[in-house]
Amino acid sequence: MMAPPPSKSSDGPATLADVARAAKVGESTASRVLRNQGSFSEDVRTRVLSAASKLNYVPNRIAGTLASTGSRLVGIIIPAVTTTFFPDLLLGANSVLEGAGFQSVISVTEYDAVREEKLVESLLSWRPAGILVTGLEHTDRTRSMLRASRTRVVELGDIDGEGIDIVVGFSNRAAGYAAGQYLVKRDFRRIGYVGNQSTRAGKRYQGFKAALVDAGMTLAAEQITPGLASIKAGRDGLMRLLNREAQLDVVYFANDDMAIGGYFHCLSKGIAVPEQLAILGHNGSDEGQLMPHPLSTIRAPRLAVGQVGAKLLLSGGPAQVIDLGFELCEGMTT
Amino acid sequence: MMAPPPSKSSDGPATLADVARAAKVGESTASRVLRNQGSFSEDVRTRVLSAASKLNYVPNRIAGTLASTGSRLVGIIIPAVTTTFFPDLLLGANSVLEGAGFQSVISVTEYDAVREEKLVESLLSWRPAGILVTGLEHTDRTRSMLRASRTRVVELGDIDGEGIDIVVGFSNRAAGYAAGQYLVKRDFRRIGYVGNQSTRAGKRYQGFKAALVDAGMTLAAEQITPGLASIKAGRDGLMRLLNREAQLDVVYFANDDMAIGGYFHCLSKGIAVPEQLAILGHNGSDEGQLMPHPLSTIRAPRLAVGQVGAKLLLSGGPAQVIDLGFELCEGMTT
DNA sequence: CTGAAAGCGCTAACAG
DNA sequence: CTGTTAGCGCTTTCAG
Repeated sequence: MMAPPPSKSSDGPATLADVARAAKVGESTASRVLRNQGSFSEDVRTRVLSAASKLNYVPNRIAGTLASTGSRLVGIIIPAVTTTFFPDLLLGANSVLEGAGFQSVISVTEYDAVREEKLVESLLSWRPAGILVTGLEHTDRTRSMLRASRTRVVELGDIDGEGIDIVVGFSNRAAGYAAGQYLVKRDFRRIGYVGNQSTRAGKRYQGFKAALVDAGMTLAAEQITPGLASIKAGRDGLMRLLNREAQLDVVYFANDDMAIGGYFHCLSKGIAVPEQLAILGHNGSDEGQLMPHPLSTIRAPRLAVGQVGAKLLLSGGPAQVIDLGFELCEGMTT
Repeated sequence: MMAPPPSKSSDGPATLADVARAAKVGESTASRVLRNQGSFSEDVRTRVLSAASKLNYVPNRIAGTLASTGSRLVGIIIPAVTTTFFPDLLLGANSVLEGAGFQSVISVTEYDAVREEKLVESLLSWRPAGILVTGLEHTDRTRSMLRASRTRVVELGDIDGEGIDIVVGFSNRAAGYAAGQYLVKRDFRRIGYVGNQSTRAGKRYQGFKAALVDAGMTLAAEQITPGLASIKAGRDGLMRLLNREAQLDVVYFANDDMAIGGYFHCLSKGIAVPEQLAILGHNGSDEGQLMPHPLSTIRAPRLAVGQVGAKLLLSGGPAQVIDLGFELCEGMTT
């Protein structure tokens, strides 16, 4: 069943002028009705509305935004969509934004700062109401574009560094330190680390090592895998680590995805967890908690980071840094 | 370090007129240089470019798009970002779109058709070059808006039904049928099913049952969980199923996430996989292949679906249905 | 309560 | 090679 051809000359979608003509009112009147702003008679209202729906009118926000001042778009830039952490950031931010009548435009950098720069430029060209980015590390040009744009910027997930405008997250360094302290307190002696090259994971790694050093200990072995943090990376990483250094009591992983991979490796090789080898993750992912041995981990307030970030973006408050903290969750893998 | 105040009257970001003035050329000349289109002298080129960078000029694509014809935006609408299937669709589509100079606007419906309708309307108001949606099930209004918009529409991931324009995916019904045939051939006798309420999973379920019936068999027990397909849903689902019906040889899960949950349940309860209970998933997720027992599953061409969908969207071909098929992958859980 | 007119910032003909 | 002139479709004064 085809829609009946609209009774207008041009071919494209119906415009406000078409609606106004069909409703026999002026353009500005039609505009007022459609936006439900200003005043108009009930009669006019129904005429405009029915004309609009008959013509299948969809307002052209390109034109609307250009004519008025700002858009109701918010850009969200995350490194990846497959690592537990970021989808939750998204979810949190999205729910707040949507509730406030904003539309979010999501883009993925794949951990590439140059691609991030391009995405920021591209987003900025749509004159968004604000931009949410992940982390504090950006190219200089990214930073200066963001500054010059005068749009609100929120950096999510990390507070160890210099922010541009609003920063919401937690200290990765402190989280790593807490992980180290915990393992020391639990009397693990031969401690290993498996991580990847992520900047934020690197900060946890630094904190972790510092905690050991402060306790007069040192890391027995470490394995940094290239590429993304994934189950595969964790599984491979642990395998390599144990090949080099079999006498470990516990391994700290850069995140839960990798820790799950490590756990899988142990299951495959018949290594008893936690008796023979204990495992500590980072993030508090749902998956980790559903394994036969719920994963010991450091829970990051992922949803809250997204929510608070979005709220602050919209609220128009001053530049600030919000530390949402983290929480050690003892599971059954330590 | 603050950027020096641009030497112009207005407060907002620099406009093309500002750049043109600073470079002492006409607006259209500046425009040509910036878009690297048409011809201009080398001297003018450098003047415009340096003026632009000095002013931190970011083109206003709102205005640009309004003035020219179409935007280079493509809307992508997926149900969720946490279920293995969709991120890969995204990745595939994104890579193609980005390569072709298009910017994708991603939105998430959370499996809510009404929300999808709102998102489609919202996207359409930005006059995108095209829209990629997931599946064939939409509200009537969604469908008619999409039709009326005359933008290219691609429906991804399912071909069992009526499409709007271009359809790229595979037959979920056939995949379910293949799963059933496989289990019959392998001589499993007491067959169970654990699924959720997703439409596409429902189609697989129908095909699965049909295969059993065609072989003169019937499903011994089934468990449909409410909500999303997740590890938790699979774990809980299998637990419930086995509580009711302990004598099963094999369970087919609606997807790999759920199957992983089922596998975890078996590990926890000391149920030997596949000796005591075999497990079959659907999707061919990476995680499933990394478990101690690589998951038997039906691999869907997720990335390819996204890529082909995006390519077809841009290529301007006719409305069509592309079946990318699927592939049975025997792991160690059957 | 309503409509006419003037842009928003840019691109796309067209003349020079 | 370059500048001038119209709009794109809408919102926003500002008079009726």
